[in-house]
Amino acid sequence: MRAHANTSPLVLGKLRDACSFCSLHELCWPMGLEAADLERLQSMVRQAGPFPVGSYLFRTGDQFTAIYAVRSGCIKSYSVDAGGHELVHGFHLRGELLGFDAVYPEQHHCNALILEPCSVCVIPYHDIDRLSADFHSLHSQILRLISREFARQLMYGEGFGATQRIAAFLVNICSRLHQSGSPEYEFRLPMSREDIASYLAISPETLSRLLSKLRGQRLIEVNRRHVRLVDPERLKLLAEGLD
Amino acid sequence: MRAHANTSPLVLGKLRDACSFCSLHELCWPMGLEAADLERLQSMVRQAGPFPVGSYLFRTGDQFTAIYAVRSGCIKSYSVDAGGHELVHGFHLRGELLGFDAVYPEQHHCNALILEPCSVCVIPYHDIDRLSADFHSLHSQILRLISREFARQLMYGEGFGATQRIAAFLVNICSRLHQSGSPEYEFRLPMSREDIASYLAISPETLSRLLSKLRGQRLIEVNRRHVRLVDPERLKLLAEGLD
DNA sequence: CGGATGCTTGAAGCTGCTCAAGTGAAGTGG
DNA sequence: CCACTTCACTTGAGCAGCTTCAAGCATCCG
Repeated sequence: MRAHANTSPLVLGKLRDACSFCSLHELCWPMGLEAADLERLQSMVRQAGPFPVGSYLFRTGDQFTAIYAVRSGCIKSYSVDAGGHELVHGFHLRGELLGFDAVYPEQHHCNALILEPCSVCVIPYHDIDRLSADFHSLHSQILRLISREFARQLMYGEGFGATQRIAAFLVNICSRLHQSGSPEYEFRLPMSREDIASYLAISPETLSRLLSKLRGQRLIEVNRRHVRLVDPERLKLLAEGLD
Repeated sequence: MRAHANTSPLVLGKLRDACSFCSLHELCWPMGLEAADLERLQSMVRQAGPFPVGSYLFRTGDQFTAIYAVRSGCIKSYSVDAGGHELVHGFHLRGELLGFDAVYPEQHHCNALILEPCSVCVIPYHDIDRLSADFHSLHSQILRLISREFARQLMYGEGFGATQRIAAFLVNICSRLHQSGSPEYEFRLPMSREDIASYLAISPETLSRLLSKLRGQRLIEVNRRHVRLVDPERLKLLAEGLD
């Protein structure tokens, strides 16, 4: 099932409000942006959705047309390897960006699956290209955004040891959810155990076991998808391999 | 020891020749580049080196000043984790790029260590930024290059199983070395077993053992750093987990 | 209530790690 | 030229962590 992108232009002031939490914010309101540019930029950004759970924002092989920012919900990006196994690249939460995977070549190489009812902002890529022609700091901004996403991706794979990766994941997700309004150390996981396990490159069973172990050590509370970080400090130490 | 960057401008024709094998080639000679732009671009790119083995092109924390293309030799980029362990991010061979790690924030977050005597091309980043102001397709090119590097990085971590990762590494290095003039299936590894092991996230002992096993299976020949892929096809299958 | 789904828990086995010894090539000094 | 050292790599044995296979629970939904 493919979600249909019902886009509609946004009112400027409304957009400014809505985007205060958003990663695109840095792109939308870079310093020194003139009112005229702002208006042109605003005319580029469209809202799309809501998309139902189980639908796709884009799929492997789709042509690259836009960069997206998640306004609400959660999106999983994953690919399927030669053996048919699902490999989860990452999760995109409220305020976060996706779509950069396809800048070169101009084709998405992963699937973006809606995990929770979701609406997004859409920036058509070729509009960016066009607008950048006479407003080139926009391109620099995009470069920085991509670079930062890049750096984020590299954060995992660092930790050896399943416990370390799980701790890092929990701390990471928690702080990202907190940025967009969740309580500081309490949240609802938007994804299944299987998705998390695939993302962390461990088996779902090991994930389950180690979550129980962390609970036994009074570092977290877990009940199905509800999680509370009881001892965030020790958890962070664990995540950095300094336990 | 920090290598001193003795840069010197290049003659245009010479550059064109020298760069035919190089990844910057796509940046230097994008379609539709006018002679005047070409000259300005040419004035940006400088050659630096040779750098001796054991010196650094840049180190963690250095300010981001330029993007580099390897003209000869081999560079290892790595960081050191909280526990003092070396984590190898990648190897940069002749014709390949590095330095993108620092686009945001404008600070290198890894060390670039010379593994084999090495000379590079240097593109000062702020020159790119300046030139892009009136020649914006340059920025698009850079975006594409970064995006491609990004995609390359993600290729690892995919394979579970040490054998799979080793096979993928051998095939990968071999094809990269082949692109810049090595025989198709025979090459000299520019890095130590320890570096490879760190890069693949396995122990040096396991690497050694599994190399021996691959030799036993007549898939490769190994003698110290000299490697020949005896059965590249089966090796590629192994690398993709389809054995 | 019965079935499906998603999560947890248990037991056995394998992969890869650690510690430790052995080998071979290159370099050093007599 | 030949011991002697050194360094990088190889090989071996035992162990730990994670996976797999399999069963047991809880929640959701018909």
